[in-house]
Amino acid sequence: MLSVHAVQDPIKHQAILNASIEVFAESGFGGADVQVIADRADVGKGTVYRYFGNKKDLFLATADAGMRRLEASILEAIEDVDDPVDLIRLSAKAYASFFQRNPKFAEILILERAEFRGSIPDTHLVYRAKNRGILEEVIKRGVRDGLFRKVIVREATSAFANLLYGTVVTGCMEGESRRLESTVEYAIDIFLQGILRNQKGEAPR
Amino acid sequence: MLSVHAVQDPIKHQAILNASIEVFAESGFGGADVQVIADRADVGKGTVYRYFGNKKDLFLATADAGMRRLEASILEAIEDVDDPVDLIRLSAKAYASFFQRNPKFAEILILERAEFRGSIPDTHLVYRAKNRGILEEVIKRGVRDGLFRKVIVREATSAFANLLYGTVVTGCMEGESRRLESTVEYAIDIFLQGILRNQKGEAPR
Amino acid sequence: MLSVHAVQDPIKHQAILNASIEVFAESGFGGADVQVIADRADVGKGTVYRYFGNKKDLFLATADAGMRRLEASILEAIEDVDDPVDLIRLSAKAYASFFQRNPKFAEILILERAEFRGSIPDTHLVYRAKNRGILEEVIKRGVRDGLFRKVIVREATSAFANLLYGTVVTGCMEGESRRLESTVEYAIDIFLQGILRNQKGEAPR
Amino acid sequence: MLSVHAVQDPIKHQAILNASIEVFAESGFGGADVQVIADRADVGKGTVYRYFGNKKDLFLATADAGMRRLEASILEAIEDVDDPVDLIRLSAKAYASFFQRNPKFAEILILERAEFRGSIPDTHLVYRAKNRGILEEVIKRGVRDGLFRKVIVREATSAFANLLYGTVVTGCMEGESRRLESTVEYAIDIFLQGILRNQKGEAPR
DNA sequence: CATGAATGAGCCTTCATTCAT
DNA sequence: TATGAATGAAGGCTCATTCAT
Repeated sequence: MLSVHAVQDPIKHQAILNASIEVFAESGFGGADVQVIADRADVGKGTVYRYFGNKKDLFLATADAGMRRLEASILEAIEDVDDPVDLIRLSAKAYASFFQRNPKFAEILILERAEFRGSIPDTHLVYRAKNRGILEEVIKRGVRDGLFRKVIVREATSAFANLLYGTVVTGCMEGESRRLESTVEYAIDIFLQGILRNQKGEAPR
Repeated sequence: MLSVHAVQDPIKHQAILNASIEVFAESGFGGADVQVIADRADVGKGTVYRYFGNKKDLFLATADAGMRRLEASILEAIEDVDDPVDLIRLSAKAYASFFQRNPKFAEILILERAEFRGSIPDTHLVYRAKNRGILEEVIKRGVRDGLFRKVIVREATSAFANLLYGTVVTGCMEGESRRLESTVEYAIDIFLQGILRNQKGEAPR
Repeated sequence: MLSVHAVQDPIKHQAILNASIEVFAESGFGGADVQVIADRADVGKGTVYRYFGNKKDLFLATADAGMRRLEASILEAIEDVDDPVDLIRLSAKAYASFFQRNPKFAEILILERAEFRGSIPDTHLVYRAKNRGILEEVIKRGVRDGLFRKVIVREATSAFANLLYGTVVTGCMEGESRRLESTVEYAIDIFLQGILRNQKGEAPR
Repeated sequence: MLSVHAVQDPIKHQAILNASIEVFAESGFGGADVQVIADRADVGKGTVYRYFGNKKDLFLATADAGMRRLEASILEAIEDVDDPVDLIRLSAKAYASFFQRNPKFAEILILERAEFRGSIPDTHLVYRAKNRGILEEVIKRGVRDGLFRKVIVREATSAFANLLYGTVVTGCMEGESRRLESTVEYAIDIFLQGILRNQKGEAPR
């Protein structure tokens, strides 16, 4: 668990996390001032430190919270879905939709990568590893069923994840996040055409 | 031009840039100490400011230099190449190869995105826009020649760029940059299968 | 009385004082954390403030308690003793023995001198003044009886007190408190030889 | 050497040390504000850190400087002196005179003992060890010459040092330092009478 | 031009103290 | 009465930037 500091008041805990997302996303890690976070969360600066220990752990907890929400969003979107193509398409769509609705989290995502590259159990990587397993199963099944080509599952999974990640990181700049969902959809169409055994039609969409 | 400051000594100018790449890549933007950069470049701290104005501009110039080298690498790789598929494949390979050989630049790339998201004419975006034009021409020609499906050129280009970008950013962590080239190759195979009119074979590679 | 705050529970009061000795002796006044004292005393932080008002007063009360114990130790040791030489020797021995058994108090002693030099009715000085009177009487008597030289009583008393104080403060470092008693004994032998009218023997001890 | 930080300007170096003596003596270690020291030295706060690294090292350097001056004072006073009794008397007098003229240093002395008890190569102890050797030689010679009793040299030296230390620490409070010299003189008379083979007269002074 | 000593704004973090429960 | 969560003033330290030499 990231938060070894006991949580006394879940309301305050959440208020601080919400303020953190805002401030870190706006100012970056180095540029963020813990005092500003405290002010926006309407708590004393000491309280921020009581709950999260230090600036770095606060940031990591913020990223962690974002990843949890993302994961929940995706899992909810693919609940009861069984078809591999639908699974891929819907999870990608949920991924894009999440960051389109929460562009601040895309900033957190990139900041974590930039500030703590590998030096620390990268929250995003932890979640990626976990969800990657699910995706690999889906692709493996698609290949087994003759739906997909005999792709190298691990490589195809990486391509999928990197495509989504690159699109979000690139697309969430300058408030361009509005088109994120459709950009991802088109990219995933190409990806699917790339691994499907029988091409479905002329051109995507 | 980014460096409005007159360059007196190209040797020193380059030494500072080289030191910058190292230090920024190692420590991030906020964590980098201009004194350390000056020391590694074997010049006085004042000289760094003489040549680059301030820390931010130094960073931007560093990123700019990286982009120039990347661009040169790619252009060299596709010189005299005419076939759209080859053009796509070889430019992707050159892109991956560059970051595999210069993983520090991948850090610079991500730092620029993280620290200066949109607030500043993003060097990377400038180059991307420029090279995107070239790529769009290639895809447009592939479509016209019946080699590719009737994809939406702009979307396909984005997918290609985001796929490369995501792979590099993700792949250059933890010293995993070794496999970067092959990961990109596989991903581009899927991408190509995704836009080719006639699938070339069973599975990529 | 130092503690104007009414004492509700003598057990807690004492527990806090005991914890204070430990923590102040270990960490100094500035370095001590009231929370740590509360934890060691097994009471809430608020209770510490209830009983002692503030950190400074807590420290002063701690020093006060030490002085009381020291005084009791010495008075007990010289009870029923009448000979001036024995009185001097035994009180010095009791002084040394007390700090050898309670080296933490030597730290408190030095901290009080260091942190509150004169700004505050120095507990140690209060006790010193009181006990100094007793000692002056003893020396005055020794002089009157022809046992001691015609020393200036006030100066001799000061020399005695400063000798003891200096030895304890110097000797309680580095866990060297073990030899404290014998060091004081030897020093007092020299002191006694210095004020005795007729030297008793060749060399002390 | 304590000061690993290169000294660029001896004037500033000294100005900071002078300000340090004042501020530490007035406010204690924890109570001292480096900004105040910088202000009194008429330099920027950063300059203080440039020259002394951190607050603790600044304090230690301050104590070190005091010890050097004390040592120089004493050595100057006993230059060309040969008689053991004179050596003892004059060095004690110089010791007292130094602290009477520089009562702030007495505060530094006690602060060092209080804050850094043994945790750090105590500057005072280092000097004491060095000068103790000289004193031991003097007493040894006095004993050999039949001038002093057959005292245990080490114990007598400790008694002497502790007597001086205790007197200074006790006597420099509340601006009582005026009487320091005479108090020490009287105490040393008793000490000398205590170790002399043949008592010189009735009573000291 | 080049330098690096000097500066001080800025920010993280601690902890004495308070007060609602 | 006892508690300990909350607070924010205070201060150590860093480092981008400047400017006298």
